[in-house]
Amino acid sequence: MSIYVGNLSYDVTREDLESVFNEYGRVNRVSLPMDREADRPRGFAFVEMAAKDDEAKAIEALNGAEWMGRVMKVNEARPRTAAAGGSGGGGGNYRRNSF
DNA sequence: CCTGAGCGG
Repeated sequence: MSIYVGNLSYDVTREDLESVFNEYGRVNRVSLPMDREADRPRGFAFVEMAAKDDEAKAIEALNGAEWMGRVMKVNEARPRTAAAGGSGGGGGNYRRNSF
């Protein structure tokens, strides 16, 4: 289970995310992908926590919260491995929460 | 490669 964190500031690091998400539970891993062409952060990250219950709390608490001067969007992340024979379909629209 | 899309190796 992983969490998608979007609309982040380019100044944020995985240490910052780890620190913030650690307040809601133990952070398993923090991933901060960057643009392959520009070698710069895309403004989103992925956080994996030990307990999915804590992930839900973190999502509820941090989604739509203002952080680093940006309103970050936290949501349940898609499975990165969407290859054939994997999750089997499920390529639906994960975008929820219209606020 | 210096920026604003939302989902990575």
